[in-house]
Amino acid sequence: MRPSARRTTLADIAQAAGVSVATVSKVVNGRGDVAPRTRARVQELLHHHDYLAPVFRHTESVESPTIEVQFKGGLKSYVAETLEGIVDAASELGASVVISKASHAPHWARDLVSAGRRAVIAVTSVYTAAHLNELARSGLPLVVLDPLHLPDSRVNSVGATNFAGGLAATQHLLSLGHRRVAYLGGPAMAVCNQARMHGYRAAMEAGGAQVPEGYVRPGEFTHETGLLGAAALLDLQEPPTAIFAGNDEIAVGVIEAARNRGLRVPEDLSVVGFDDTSLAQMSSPPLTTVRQPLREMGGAALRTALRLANGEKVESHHIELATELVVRASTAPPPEEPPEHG
Amino acid sequence: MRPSARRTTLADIAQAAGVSVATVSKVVNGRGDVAPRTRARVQELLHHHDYLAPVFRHTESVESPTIEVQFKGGLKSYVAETLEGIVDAASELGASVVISKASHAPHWARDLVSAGRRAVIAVTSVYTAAHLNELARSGLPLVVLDPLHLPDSRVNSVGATNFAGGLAATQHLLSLGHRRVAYLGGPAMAVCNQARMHGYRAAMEAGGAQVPEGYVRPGEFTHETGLLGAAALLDLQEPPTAIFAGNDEIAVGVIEAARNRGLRVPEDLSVVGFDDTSLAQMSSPPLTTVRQPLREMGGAALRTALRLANGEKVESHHIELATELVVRASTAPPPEEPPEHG
DNA sequence: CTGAAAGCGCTTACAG
DNA sequence: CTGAAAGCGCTTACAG
Repeated sequence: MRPSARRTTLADIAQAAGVSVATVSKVVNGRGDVAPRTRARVQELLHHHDYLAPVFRHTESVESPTIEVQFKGGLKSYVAETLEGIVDAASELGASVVISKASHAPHWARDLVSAGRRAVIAVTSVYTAAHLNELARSGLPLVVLDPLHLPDSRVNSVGATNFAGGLAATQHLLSLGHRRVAYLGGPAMAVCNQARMHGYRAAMEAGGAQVPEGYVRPGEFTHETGLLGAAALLDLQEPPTAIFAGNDEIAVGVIEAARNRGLRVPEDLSVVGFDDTSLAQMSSPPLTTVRQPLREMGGAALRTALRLANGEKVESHHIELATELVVRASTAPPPEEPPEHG
Repeated sequence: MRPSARRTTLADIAQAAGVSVATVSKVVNGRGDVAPRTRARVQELLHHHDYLAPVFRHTESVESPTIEVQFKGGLKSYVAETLEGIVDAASELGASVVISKASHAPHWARDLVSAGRRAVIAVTSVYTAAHLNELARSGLPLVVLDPLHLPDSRVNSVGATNFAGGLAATQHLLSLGHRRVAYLGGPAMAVCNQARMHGYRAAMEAGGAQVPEGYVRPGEFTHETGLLGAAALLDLQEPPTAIFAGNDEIAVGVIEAARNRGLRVPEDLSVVGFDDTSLAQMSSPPLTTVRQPLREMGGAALRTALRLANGEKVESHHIELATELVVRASTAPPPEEPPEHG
């Protein structure tokens, strides 16, 4: 950026601030012997002029900016596929990708800047207001993938059309003739889960189907939730003939639970997942699921991060990529005589 | 390293070479107007004194060396878990991890050095002699995880005891009473696959069991190989009562193939996998498999890479971490009356 | 081809 | 708390 402009030097700042170069140097190096007001004025000017200390100039290398991707918990399929999209886009655009587990040690944001990072992409990480403030102070742009909280205009985020996905999954089940459809989801607090669940509710309502007490269960995005949650659902007095699972892992657990009690999928119970990770194709039977374009989402996050790193404005602080229903073999019309009284 | 020593400056080199600082500066910056012999002498001294241009000094930051992890193909569970181990170890030791898809563009090794990388870890990548030469010239240390080729003393590598794992898996099946045990593996050229297969052969021989024609099949490390390979094995005149699969994905495909023809696992067919990725626990039935300590392998690779980056010697250019049989629910004694003539 | 000299961006010990 | 001055590491236009 600013191709022909000379780098800002300490002398420029000194002149603008009406102090000596020495004083500016002290501010830059965090020396103690500077009056607070002088320091504040100089800092303001440094920031305004985009001054960059020599040690960090490599940070500038426009050819290969470095983006840090932070994740929380394990590198599950879902995260891994997103990461692939990030890495592919970075390679195309000549950027480098550093990965780390999210850690919010003191000065973490400043440390990232010193290490030459130009932006942060967070996958499944949680940021508090304090974190966001430290980030803002450090000037590091943040892009959140699949945000856990509702879009805050201070935060740029990339997600998928979870509501539409939940709607499509449920409509698919209704159109097969199911009426007793349950939703077995992830954490109640997670926005993506809420959106999927409300898509489910919207479809049920539009289709004139009841959502009985106990037909909506939150949990974790894990196989275990599928196993346990499905057992609970199938124990209901009026058990569902179809279960829409919050993600593929839950769906595979549901299939396992069904098998454990001698129910066949899809003849006795239909199951729909969410994500379309590699698990969906390896499931037995192969899973009908809502595809999230994880690679594309990763790519979009990387491109947004780079644009922000370049000081460009972004049209919208949140974008959602389209989900798509993928019909495989885990869904079918409900049994003639639905299994009775668990 | 060299804690108290002052950085080498152009002046040091100039004095040692008996030329002016200006001339040394020209050599460093690749200017044309220097006599070849002068240039050579100065370059020699620069190298000998470990001179580092200011632009690349960030490369030095001993506190946070950057290691590049290159992978080939997708970020499958297997690679993702290894990567987790690398990231955890790096975080412990204060190193940064850059990930990228393996690319061998011209000057790739030199470019990595300029970008400040201190070592390369390759996961499932293939290196030719030319690549190794370019690496050696650039001075970048390389650690290969799960090497595809036989250990070459120029290359440092980390693997698992694949032979012992193959032996343990097969002995487990033999001890359950199986005699007709087949091996459905990955690429015939991959060393890890060969080792697993020879472990299988060794156990069969020690147990006095035949390995009939067609009982050893190579393939890919994919679900599809499991599906197709198992179908072929079960079509044999004397089909196996147990299949040892080269990895968990293949094993899940085998279970699917068995189910497709009405065989129950483990009652009619026992299946053992390899890796113990998350897939193994989510499989139905949960998979008996040989655990590779993938996280630990990643950690060992990172530590080796850092030691090499620090110029330390490493005791052995190849280390193998122990595998361990994990018995779950996909193995059982063979049926009384083995399924006849496919 | 070489290097003395001027100059740049920055830091720091020290006088006020 | 401030800044003039000395100094460091490096680069470059130019004289030889």
